[in-house]
Amino acid sequence: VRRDQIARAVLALTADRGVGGINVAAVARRVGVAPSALYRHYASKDAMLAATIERIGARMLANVERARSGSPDPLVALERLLMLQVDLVRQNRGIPFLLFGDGVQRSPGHRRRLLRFLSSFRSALVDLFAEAKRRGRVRAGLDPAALAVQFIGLYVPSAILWNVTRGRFDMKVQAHRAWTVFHEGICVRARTTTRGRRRFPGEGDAGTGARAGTPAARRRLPRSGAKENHR
Amino acid sequence: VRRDQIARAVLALTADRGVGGINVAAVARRVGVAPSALYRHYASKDAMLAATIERIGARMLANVERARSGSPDPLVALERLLMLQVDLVRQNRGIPFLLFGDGVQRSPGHRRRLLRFLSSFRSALVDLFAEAKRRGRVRAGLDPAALAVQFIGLYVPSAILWNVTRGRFDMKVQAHRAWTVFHEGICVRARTTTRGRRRFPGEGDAGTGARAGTPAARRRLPRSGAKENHR
DNA sequence: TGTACATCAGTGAACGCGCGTTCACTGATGTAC
DNA sequence: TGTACATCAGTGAACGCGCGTTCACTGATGTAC
Repeated sequence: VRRDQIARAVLALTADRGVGGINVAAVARRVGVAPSALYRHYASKDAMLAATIERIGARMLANVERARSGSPDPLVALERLLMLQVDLVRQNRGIPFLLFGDGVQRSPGHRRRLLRFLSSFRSALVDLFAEAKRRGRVRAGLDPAALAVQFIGLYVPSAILWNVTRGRFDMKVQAHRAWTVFHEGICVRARTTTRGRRRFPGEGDAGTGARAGTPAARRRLPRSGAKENHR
Repeated sequence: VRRDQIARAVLALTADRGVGGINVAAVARRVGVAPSALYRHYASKDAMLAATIERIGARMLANVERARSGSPDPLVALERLLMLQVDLVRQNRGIPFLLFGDGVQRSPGHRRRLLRFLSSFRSALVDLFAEAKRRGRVRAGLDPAALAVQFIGLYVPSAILWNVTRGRFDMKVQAHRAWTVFHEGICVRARTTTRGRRRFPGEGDAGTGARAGTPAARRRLPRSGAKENHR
């Protein structure tokens, strides 16, 4: 009951002043009680922080579930999840600081907590990508674990920029565009003819210029369509 | 002279304990002087932090220059930059916390400083992507500004994970794989036949399932090769 | 070459503020009889 | 229905520690004459 209010106050304060700017007096003021009253609900300031982090983690995992139940297609679920995450961060600007800022670094308890959450979040993403791969929606050469980390990269920089600019940055549009590029990068394409590719003027005349073609060469094309979905 | 040592000490401390864990006593201990001696070189603790941030920013911009001078091909330069950034963060684990953690949030001076740096870094990226687009290395429908933000997303999550796991995460491999996918997502492909694309079992049977195909539909194919490079 | 002075990095003690935490106490709300 | 007691959220004063910062002072290294 009160715990909710405290967690929300912590989150709001983090958004305004960062993790370092959180003090019990300010939290108490936001909740509307005396500082000492908070100790009826939490043993220490650290416990309040821990609970807030735990709460955020739970909501992110809930996002995963919600996205997953929205569609059996893992890629659709992932796109949905991306948007849900963006919304979550938009509603609670303090989240990036709380999860990725320090404070996590200081106490080993927080670090363990965050690690536990991150690994379950990541494994959920890995599962989704692995399933997408099994269904032939993702190219065979790509590692689900690497894609999971990259997926997080689709919104984290937006969140940071959004924070630094104090809201003058459109996370939604950015996330949308990032997804489009990412999807294009991972999806199985029908047929690609290497014929017609040609070198460009700037390419190959400097030392490392020759490497320009390698990413394309590195591409591993799955055989035409895709593997069948087995379930 | 001493300023270098102090900045390095601040950075090292940030890596170990986060921004909140930095205190002048610890910095002084690392430098090898009494705490009060630091005030011969900086007016305040905040000034030490500011100088450290400025220093990191300068190194990142230097990375941009180095990558740019390495090859006239903007995409090659970007890949190079990605690896340089990864190296920089690997060498100074504190960077993510210092740039993206709080502390930036607290004093308006830090925020302005970071904003100024971020905007010049971003504009350098935007320039590179814009040039890549002009050269026809990047699909016409993509926004350079959005790609710039997304580019940052190629290594930021790795940096965070690398920090949380205390080094048990291979940033280099991750960055490499992320680049491959990203490159695949942005590059101009020779020719893509929509023929042969077929629906998959899980696709289209749920409510939002129909959206699965849209990202592919959103693709705007430039006419065959690319525009000529004009300079 | 020697003397007097300026400059400056560094020292250590001390100050003082902010802030997390404690503790005795209050007042309201159940609960037993 | 009324009385006695338990429970518990909340209060406000106070404590005490950590830490950033100051200041008078030292000692070494130039510099002028």
